[in-house]
Amino acid sequence: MAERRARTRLSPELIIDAAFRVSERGGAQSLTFQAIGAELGAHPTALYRHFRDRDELMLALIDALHAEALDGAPEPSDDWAADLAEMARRTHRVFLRHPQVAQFSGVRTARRTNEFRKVDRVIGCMRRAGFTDVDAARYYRVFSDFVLAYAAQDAALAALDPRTREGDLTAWQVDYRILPEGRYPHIDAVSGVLPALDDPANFETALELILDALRARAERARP
Amino acid sequence: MAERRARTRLSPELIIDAAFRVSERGGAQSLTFQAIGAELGAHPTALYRHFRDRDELMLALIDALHAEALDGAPEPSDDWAADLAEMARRTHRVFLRHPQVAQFSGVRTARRTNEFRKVDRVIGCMRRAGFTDVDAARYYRVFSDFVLAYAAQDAALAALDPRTREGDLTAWQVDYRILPEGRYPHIDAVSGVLPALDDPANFETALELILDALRARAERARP
DNA sequence: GGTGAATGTCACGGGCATTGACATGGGTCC
DNA sequence: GGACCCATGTCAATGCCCGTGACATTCACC
Repeated sequence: MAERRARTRLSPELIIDAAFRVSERGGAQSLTFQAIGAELGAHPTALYRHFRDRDELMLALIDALHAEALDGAPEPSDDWAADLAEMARRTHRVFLRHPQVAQFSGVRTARRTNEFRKVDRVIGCMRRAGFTDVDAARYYRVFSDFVLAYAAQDAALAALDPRTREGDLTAWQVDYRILPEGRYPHIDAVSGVLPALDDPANFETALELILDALRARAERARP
Repeated sequence: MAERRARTRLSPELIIDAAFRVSERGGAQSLTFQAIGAELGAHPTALYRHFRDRDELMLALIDALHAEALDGAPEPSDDWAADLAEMARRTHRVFLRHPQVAQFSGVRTARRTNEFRKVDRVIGCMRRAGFTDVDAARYYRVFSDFVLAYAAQDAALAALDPRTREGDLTAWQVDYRILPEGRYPHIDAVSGVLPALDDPANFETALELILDALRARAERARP
């Protein structure tokens, strides 16, 4: 079959690349074996020769996100909090760049090398902050899960199909302003200045809050 | 048809109850029209008479979660931070009680009465803290989204099908302890004391950090 | 008792993940 | 060079799912 010969051979890397291409182009739920197969000019089931099932492919894609976030990250500095902020912002940015994949990455432990690298760096920051190992471990877990959860949520919002997304976003701009008079006094008071759901400043503010608190605790932890 | 007459009539409430029953019983992805229909002894497509599509049903279920979280909540006290903590813990608890539904609730704006009630209360706390309306609106959004994101992530973990979940949880207890010697020094140092992914203390710690930071900012905001 | 709207049922179309049987082609060993 | 094997790709089929449109039944109201 000439067609087959012309095509380059499939490989996990090619498949992952194709998956990202599909995910960027595609609306909600576009990340199917059919679509990835079509992108490669291959039969959908051919992918099963390289990934046992959908879950394994997703874990590989998630690890690729971690890799992209780490890629080109500056070396650890002497400001542990700034380093944490840098890692967090990179993660958030990468997640928004690949929302279709990122929306699922909050919960899953990829168990792959790039995840290990990231975990190691964050724990390193916490130890440099002067926390005991027990506290460093706890704060690593809380900080990372916070970043993952918040970033995955932003990604999920970005990954909604446009119609639904529009509805949710305008709900905050419209529905909330025409509520029954007086029933929700606090909403009334601030409805004009509510930040949009997808305002990037939200993540930034949350990050600052967490880092403020960690800095305060780190000071208390030191002599 | 005797069967039909014997059955009570369907209604949105009955369907929602059945959906929660199914979701509690069921493994991952169990929340299908087929399953809910079977639970009610009705044809799956009968549900379409009461909910336009799956999305509308999900929004109703999500709003039911908000209602359950509000249900029996104590009246606002004079300690705004404690009130926020109370709301957050209630949300987290309810989400873990209904993980199959809650895992999707992070992103979606339900746009229904119980959501409005919750929003109003949180904004009220922020205003009592002494923030300007602009700050109150911003901190409301950040605080609520943080709680939703973190709680939804915990729920998503709880909602994973048991096999996958087991794999992810033990990864942290096993895989992370047998990494190549010396490559990840910080992981090595704390691997013995890493909190489990599903340790409820994680959420508590994250909540304390955010509230610490908000209290500090509220003090600065006042005369 | 008659009528129209609301509700339930049915058959079906179109997607999807995954499996198992089969084909093919490149590399290996004699 | 030839026989053989294994990795890879293809195909057909299974089983689940959401959602639609045509049809039947019930109920409230007149």
